[in-house]
Amino acid sequence: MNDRATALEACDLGWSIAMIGRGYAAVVDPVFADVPRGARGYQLLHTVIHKSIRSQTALADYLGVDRTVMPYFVDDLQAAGLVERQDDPADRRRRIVAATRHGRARYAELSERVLEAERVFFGDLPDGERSAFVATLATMAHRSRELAAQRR
Amino acid sequence: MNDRATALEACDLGWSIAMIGRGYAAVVDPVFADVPRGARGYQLLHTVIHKSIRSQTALADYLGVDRTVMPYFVDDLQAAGLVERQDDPADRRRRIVAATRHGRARYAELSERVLEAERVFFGDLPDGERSAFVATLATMAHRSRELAAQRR
DNA sequence: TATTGTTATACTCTATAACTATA
DNA sequence: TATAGTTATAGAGTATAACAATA
Repeated sequence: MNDRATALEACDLGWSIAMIGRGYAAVVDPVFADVPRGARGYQLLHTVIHKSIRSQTALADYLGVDRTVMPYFVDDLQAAGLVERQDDPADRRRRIVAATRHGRARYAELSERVLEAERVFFGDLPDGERSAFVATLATMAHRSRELAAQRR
Repeated sequence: MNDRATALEACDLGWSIAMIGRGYAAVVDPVFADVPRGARGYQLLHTVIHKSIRSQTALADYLGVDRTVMPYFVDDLQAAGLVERQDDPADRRRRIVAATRHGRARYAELSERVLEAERVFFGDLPDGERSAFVATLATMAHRSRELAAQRR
């Protein structure tokens, strides 16, 4: 079947977005088989390592989940030794979520396997098209986070 | 904040895909407030109108849900008068799901409001970038459906 | 024996409500 | 009074298992 022909025919954007979510999960979930909370657990680990988002409420906001689910996430990652809760001296209500040394090492392994899985995900999509897609996707993701936040 | 700068920084593809799912839902869900099963119900209506996918098993496969949930979907859309089950004379096990006249009229209204919502979703993204993104998205969606199907 | 549709049940993920402690 | 974290409970969405009818 011709890809471009189907691209023109498939005007249901919602279906397309749902499908890439499923397809991405299909290639990447095996990588997260042993990661607590799977893909979301990995995203949390990625976030505390790469972003300056540390409190549980801020992490919930960034990951797009309710703040009441964060304790469960952090509990499970902490039990696996991937992150730890640190007291914030500036505000004793706050817990700073930080990756442990083991968490960073595990993240390094996982992120390489994620890259491999993403190559499978994109398949033979031309490099230029892939990089353009990923760039727009990132722009739209940040925009989407704002759109979703407005709903509350 | 500069969009392009954040695009380079955000290398967590899984997070981006999850976010656009949430952002798209945020703009489009109000349109589906009165549609049984919401966005998925609309996708089902879209499919039986635009594709030659009629049996419940084939619809489940296309929409990426287990076939055991289809009876609930079809029941609800049928109760709302949007679709009807027709007997397939060629195979009496099969039920052909077809949009009713009312279903087609409702779909026409809804699809216009969906297009409006999608304009909000894309915001000020340049037309060329948007059309390139949607084209690649459709290609990747079809590819993703195959990837997800391979998992079974 | 395999497939379509169906139903009941169970599981996963997430949100709601209510609480404690700090600010 | 408001906010960060926590806990228990409930809900939405989906899958698993088992069955009847038909191929």
